[in-house]
Amino acid sequence: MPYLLKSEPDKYSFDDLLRDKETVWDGIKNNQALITLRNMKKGEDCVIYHSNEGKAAVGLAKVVSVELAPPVPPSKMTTPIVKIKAVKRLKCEKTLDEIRNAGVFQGSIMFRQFRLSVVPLTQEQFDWLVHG
DNA sequence: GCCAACGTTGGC
DNA sequence: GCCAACGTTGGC
Repeated sequence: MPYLLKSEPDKYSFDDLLRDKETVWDGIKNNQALITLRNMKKGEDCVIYHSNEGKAAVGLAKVVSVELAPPVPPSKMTTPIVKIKAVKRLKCEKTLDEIRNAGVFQGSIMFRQFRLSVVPLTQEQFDWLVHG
């Protein structure tokens, strides 16, 4: 399953990821987002979205590895350590407005709970972001 | 277990 | 920088 990962570009942008080649996607606190991270599998596709500044889907990445570290108390759930690598910049960036107006995103979890920083995408949504 | 207060996220 | 929408926390 593909995913959309949100990032504030002034903290960590897709350019930073291109420079680093790969990175550990940490700093996620929201429980729903953590559940999604735990379910990620090596080789799955991710779209990087820039929130705040930019507000557009800008790049492609791939899951390199998912490690489930022991829980950090008081949490009883394992701590997902997801490593991703940069693939390429999107040929055609998709702005928030374009995403919101796209048919494939109607009723999507992304806009029902827009604060979620890690969102599963349908294959159709992923294809639209990359090729649409 | 309820609910008010507080924190976080992200659009504007 | 402000605020709306939620999620989380803590007192009761």
